[in-house]
Amino acid sequence: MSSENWLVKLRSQGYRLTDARRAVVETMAQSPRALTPADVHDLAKEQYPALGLVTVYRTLEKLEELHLVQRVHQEQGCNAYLAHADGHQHLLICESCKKAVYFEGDDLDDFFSDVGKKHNFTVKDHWLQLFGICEDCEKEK
Amino acid sequence: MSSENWLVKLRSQGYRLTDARRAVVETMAQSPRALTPADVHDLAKEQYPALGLVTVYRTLEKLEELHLVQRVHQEQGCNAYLAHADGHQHLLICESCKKAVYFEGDDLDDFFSDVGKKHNFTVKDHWLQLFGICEDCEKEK
DNA sequence: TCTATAATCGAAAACGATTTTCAACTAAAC
DNA sequence: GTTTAGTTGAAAATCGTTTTCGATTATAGA
Ligand SMILES: [Mn+2]
Ligand SMILES: [Mn+2]
Ligand SMILES: [Zn+2]
Ligand SMILES: [Zn+2]
Repeated sequence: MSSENWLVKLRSQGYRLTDARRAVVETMAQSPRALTPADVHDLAKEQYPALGLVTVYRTLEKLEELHLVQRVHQEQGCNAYLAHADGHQHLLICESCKKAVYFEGDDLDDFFSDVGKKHNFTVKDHWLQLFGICEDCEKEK
Repeated sequence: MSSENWLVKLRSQGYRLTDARRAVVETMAQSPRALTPADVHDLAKEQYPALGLVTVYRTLEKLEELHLVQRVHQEQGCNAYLAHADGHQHLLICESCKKAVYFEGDDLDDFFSDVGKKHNFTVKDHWLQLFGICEDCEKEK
């Protein structure tokens, strides 16, 4: 669990450590799936019942700035947050339980760059995300 | 310009052809970049000044149902619409002028499927988008 | 061409997610 | 301890989108 490191990083940026923040940080750091602000609020309130939804928004904003979480786009919505991977990685998401796993895709950069050339673009960045069914969810059928 | 075909398709689904709809359809059919509902409203009003924003929302909804347009996700927002490509294609978007170009990526399916296997996922779908700078915008510097 | 009718329209109200304001509270530096 | 700037949650404001509604109109059928 990396939530200790997250708190250290927040602290090192001059942010104070409060119970409200700790609850949000620990919720995000341990979640296997992307969470909306409302999700975070519901989950983190179990640890700190007085938590306000506003504080969830404010904390997620800081965590995103520090690259500790990233926004995840999905068919159902684009306002969910997930613990960030180290470096540049892509997501594989279970359409059933929403569990998210990171993978590398360095092998693709040449292909992307070729596509760019073909259309007279200089490719600077890309978004890649895979959707499927994880082993656990497959079994449940 | 495919806007005639779009109107035929709308008509064939039982929808009526109105000036308001024609303005939205023609705006979308000819745009080289993804447009937000507000963008569409601004542009289409030049052709039909009485156009209401509500009608833009309602028409985009129908066009999406008919797969004539698709929603495009970008850093700045996820509520922009673009003329749909034939079949399954991916987008290459200019970060400067927002011009969007489609490309195929059939070559990638094996890679995606392998990534899935490695993590015990059955991959069902994927989402890929490239960002860069187009030739025209490159020149302007 | 005329009529009947259900689809469509835009204005205004409602809605829901997010952001801002604000006065009370508190973590942390000294 | 005391001080103070950062943080809090409640409430109000904002903003994009959807719903409601009465007026208008495209279109099928006479
Ligand atoms: Mn990559
Ligand atoms: Mn593909
Ligand atoms: Zn799963
Ligand atoms: Zn999105």
